[in-house]
Formats: sequence, structure tokens, C-alpha cells
Amino acid sequence: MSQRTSSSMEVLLGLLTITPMSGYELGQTIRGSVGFFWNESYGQIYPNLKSLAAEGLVTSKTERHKGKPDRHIYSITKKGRERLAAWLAVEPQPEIPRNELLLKLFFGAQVPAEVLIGYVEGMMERARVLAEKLTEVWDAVSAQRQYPGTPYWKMAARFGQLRMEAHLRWGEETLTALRKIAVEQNRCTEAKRRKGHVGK
Amino acid sequence: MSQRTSSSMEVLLGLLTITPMSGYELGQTIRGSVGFFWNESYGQIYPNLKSLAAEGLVTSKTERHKGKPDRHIYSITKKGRERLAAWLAVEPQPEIPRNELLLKLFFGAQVPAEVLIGYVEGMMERARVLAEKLTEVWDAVSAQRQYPGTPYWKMAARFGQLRMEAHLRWGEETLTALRKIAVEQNRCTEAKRRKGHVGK
DNA sequence: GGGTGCATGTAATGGGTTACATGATTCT
DNA sequence: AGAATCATGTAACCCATTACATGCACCC
Repeated sequence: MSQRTSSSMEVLLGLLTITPMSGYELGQTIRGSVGFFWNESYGQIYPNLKSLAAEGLVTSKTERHKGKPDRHIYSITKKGRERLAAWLAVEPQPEIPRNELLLKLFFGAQVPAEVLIGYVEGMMERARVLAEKLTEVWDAVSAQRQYPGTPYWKMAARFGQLRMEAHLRWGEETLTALRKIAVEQNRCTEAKRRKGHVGK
Repeated sequence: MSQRTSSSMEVLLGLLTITPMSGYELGQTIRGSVGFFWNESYGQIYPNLKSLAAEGLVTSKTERHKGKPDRHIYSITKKGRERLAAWLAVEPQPEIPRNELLLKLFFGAQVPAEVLIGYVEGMMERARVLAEKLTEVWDAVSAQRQYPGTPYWKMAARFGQLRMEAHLRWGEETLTALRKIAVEQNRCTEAKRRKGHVGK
């Protein structure tokens, strides 16, 4: 009785409510807008668009170009909007957790603390970049004329901001703890080294 | 040239550094400890343990039981520890984002705000439960005698706490915004309804 | 008597990334 | 000249969940 559970088709429908687009543009749009909480690869997008068309949830117009491959511009149909609404009415399932950084940190005792410091710094750097990008997005959305989606896009962006702030605060905290451990570890190896020399 | 990229084997190795365990116990342990940032299903665990054994990264002892199926207790080998260390030395890849709540919120204009309010409340409830569980875990870990892993387990738990706090703060903010929209929407439908009646 | 937990596993299925294939244009 | 970007798509493969299969023990 298995049934499809993923939302990779619905993102496409959702974005097509804004404006008709080609598969490539959908990919770009996903990366530029919902990218920080959802992504799709082209290996998903193109086949899914075909299925959507087969179900009559989108229609496609083909633009011919000299030399270049044809461009298929997809538009959402009324049936597509209904499908989107039905999907929206179903409670979203909680985020499935898979955080490799935390996993490696959890087993961090097996490895020198310096290594972990690098990982945390890397994460913080990414968090800073994303936070900055999100404030830009937020400002841009706030400035432009009000679309029906505007308030919701702001909420989504705000989520990212608050989460990134939390990550950064955690990063600070964790770095100080890790640095203390690193100093400790260096003292130990130093001591052992000296002892080894004397022992000889 | 594809190469395995997932860490589902390494979690098992990592947990087996704490103590030898059976597949079932590993599943339990994952849920109870790293569960909030990593999970594995038994359909992954059992086959992966077999592969690990085939590679000589773990050994298994079979306990026979009357009636019940045999229990295989796995222990990590020296080679297994080396593999774990090698994996730890590789920079963790960033969390891949897939948050259905945010996705539905992003397309929230297509649906009455009350629905979204329900979703956000649901998420907040889960966040509260998890935050509470994490403080319990944190306290328990802090109280017990110092294992080498202790400081790292605390860092991981702390991450969850800060993230949940951020989610809750965002939830508050978002709920007030959504409630405003909901009131607005009700006013509109009311007005339309009245106008409709008068119009008749 | 029937559900839940212990305990192990396999098979089917579904979902998703990556690599490959193609070819023009534009930037460095 | 060579890399990157535009632009489309398919196929191979990997990863992961879910369902199924089995069977005892315990609780209500």
C-alpha cells in the first residue's frame, strides 16, 4: 500500500504558482530562494516535471532554438493548484536529522581536538555566509512590492537567521571548550615526550 | 569511481568503541543518544554489521538462546578503530537541508493561515519535548563519572538545546504574524459573506 | 486473546545524487 | 585555448525506509 511521501514534486508546483518556468530555471530558483531549507538536483527535477505533465498538473510549451536544445516552459494547471492545496493541508513531517558534524564531534575523543576545531570553524564560516545572504534576501523581499507570498517568505528567511545565530553561539561556546581540551592534550604529549627522552 | 559517502557504518563503529553490543542494542542506543541528530533503521543496521564483520572491522560472538533467535554481540577490532579514526579525519559534509514545514510555510499563501498555525504549534511542541529531554541527558552526562567521551557528548547536547531555543523563539514570532494574517483573512471572508447575502 | 516489546533478519520499493552525453556561447 | 555557464536529459547506482517473516514472553 506504499505511497509517495516525498515533496519533490510539490516544490515544483509551488514555484510554478509564481511564474511559468523551465526545468533549468526551476533549479536555479530553488537554489536561490528555498535553497537553504530545501534542494533538488536536476536528476530529480526533469523526470518529475515529466510525471507532473503526464498527470496533467502542469502543461508545457516548447520553445525552439537554433543550435541549443529545446526549452520547455511549464505552467501549473488548475488541477495542479488543487494538488498543491491538498499537499499543503497535510501536516508536514518533522525534519529527519542527519548532522555529520555532530556525529564526528560525538566521537571526538578518538581524535585530536584541533581537528574538531577546524570542523566547527568551517561550520561557523558557512553559517556566517548564509546568515548574511538571508538578511539580504529578507531586505530584498521587504523592499519589493507586496506579493501574496511576501510575509511567508520573510518567515522562512527569519527561521534561517535565528537558526544560524544559534549555530554561531554554539560554535563560540564549543570552540572555547575544544581549545581548552587541545591545550590539555598538547601538555600531555609534551610531558610524555620529555619523559621518554629522560627515560632513555 | 563512486565511493561510499554515507556514515551509517561509522556510527556503528563509533558506538562499539563504548561497549560491545548487538544490532538491536545499537538501534536502541542510537535512538537514545545520538538520535536527535542521527538515526538509523534496523534495515540498515543489520546488513551494515554484516559488511563490517566481512571487512574485519568488527568481530561477533554468538549467544545461543532457547526459543529466541541467536544474539550476535559485536566488538570493534583494531582495524575498526583505525577506520573510525580515518573517517573522523575527513571534514564532515554540511547538513543537507530538507525542512517540510518551511516548504509548506513558503507556499503558505495558498492555504488559510489557521492551518499553518497548527503546523507551527506542532513543531513547537516537539521542540519543547526534545529540549527537555536534552537537558535531562545533559544533566545525566554531567553527573556521571568522567568518560573520555563526556565533554563531547555535552557539546552535542548543547547544540540541540540552542537549536531548539531558536526554533521556539522563531515559533513565537511566527505565530503572532500568522494570527494577524488569520484575523485579516476572517474579516475578508466575513465581509464577502455579508456582501453576498445583501447582494441576493 | 491480543497488543507490545525483545530480537533477528530479508526483500521490495522508493527516493535521490552523480556521472555521463551533448553542444553552443561567453569569459579569462 | 580552456574553463565556466547555459540547457537538457538519461542511466547507473547508492542509500534508506517500510513491509514482511518469525516466534517467544509478558501484561492487561
